[in-house]
Amino acid sequence: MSQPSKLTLASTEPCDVEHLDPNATEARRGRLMPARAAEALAETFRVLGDPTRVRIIEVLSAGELCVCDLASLVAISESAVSHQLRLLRNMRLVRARRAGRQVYYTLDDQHILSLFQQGLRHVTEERR
Amino acid sequence: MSQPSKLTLASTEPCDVEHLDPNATEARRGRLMPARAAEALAETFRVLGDPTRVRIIEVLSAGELCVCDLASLVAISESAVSHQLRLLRNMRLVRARRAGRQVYYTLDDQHILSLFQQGLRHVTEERR
DNA sequence: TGAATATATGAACACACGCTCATATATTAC
DNA sequence: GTAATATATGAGCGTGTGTTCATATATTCA
Repeated sequence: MSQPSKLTLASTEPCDVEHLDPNATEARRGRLMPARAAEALAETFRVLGDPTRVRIIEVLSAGELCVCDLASLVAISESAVSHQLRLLRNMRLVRARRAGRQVYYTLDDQHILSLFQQGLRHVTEERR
Repeated sequence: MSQPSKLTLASTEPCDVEHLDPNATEARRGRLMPARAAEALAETFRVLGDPTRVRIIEVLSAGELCVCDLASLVAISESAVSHQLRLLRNMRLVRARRAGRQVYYTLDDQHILSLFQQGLRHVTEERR
């Protein structure tokens, strides 16, 4: 334990195991999706990975709502909803429309909605 | 601002706005999915909402791999992969099979894989 | 103008999360 | 048994996140 001869960091070499097909892992390495794609994919799921945002998307899937009604339906403070709406706005998942004192929000990404619904199917139908 | 007459907490009442249809929000309230469903849905997405786990699921989608090769392909330490694999194991997304010194992991939830692929489609095809 | 209402936002806090490091367990070979 | 290898896991650390609270902005009404 004198010098750090063995890196703990991720090595780019596979282990010493005799693989059934020694080139299998190397073959897969070439087919990896770009790092940006993996990060974008993770970010997409991360936005959906919070109960409050799940609720917001759920209630908005039936049509636009003002912040106040959103807060009421999601059962959370208006400030908290507003913060989450800003996040969803920056992610281009919702769109805002001002009408007098109210601001109405709508879903701005139907593709996300289909992801949402498929996830919902997974959760409700499938109980192992 | 003397006494806290107005709760900052989420009220269960909608705002004072005259809605086009005053019963619209109340009607939606009755159609909300159960709280457990919303939480399970968010948790499902949360598991997918991390680049490392996205990578793990990606490489496992081509077939089983031992921890060492997983670490190599995902380009992360074996300890970090092992921690993530435990999480994925607890979530029933992957399954472990021991073979001598190695432990081979496989995807244990094809439904998650379809979610993964649909998300991937969203990220790669759709560039607004 | 000023008051009231609806929403937005910055700061702060508590908590969760992903990693590293050290160490433990399991299996094989000697 | 010991040594070596492969994986698992607990502790700790830095960072990110969702909320609350206070305050700011925007709009309407008198």
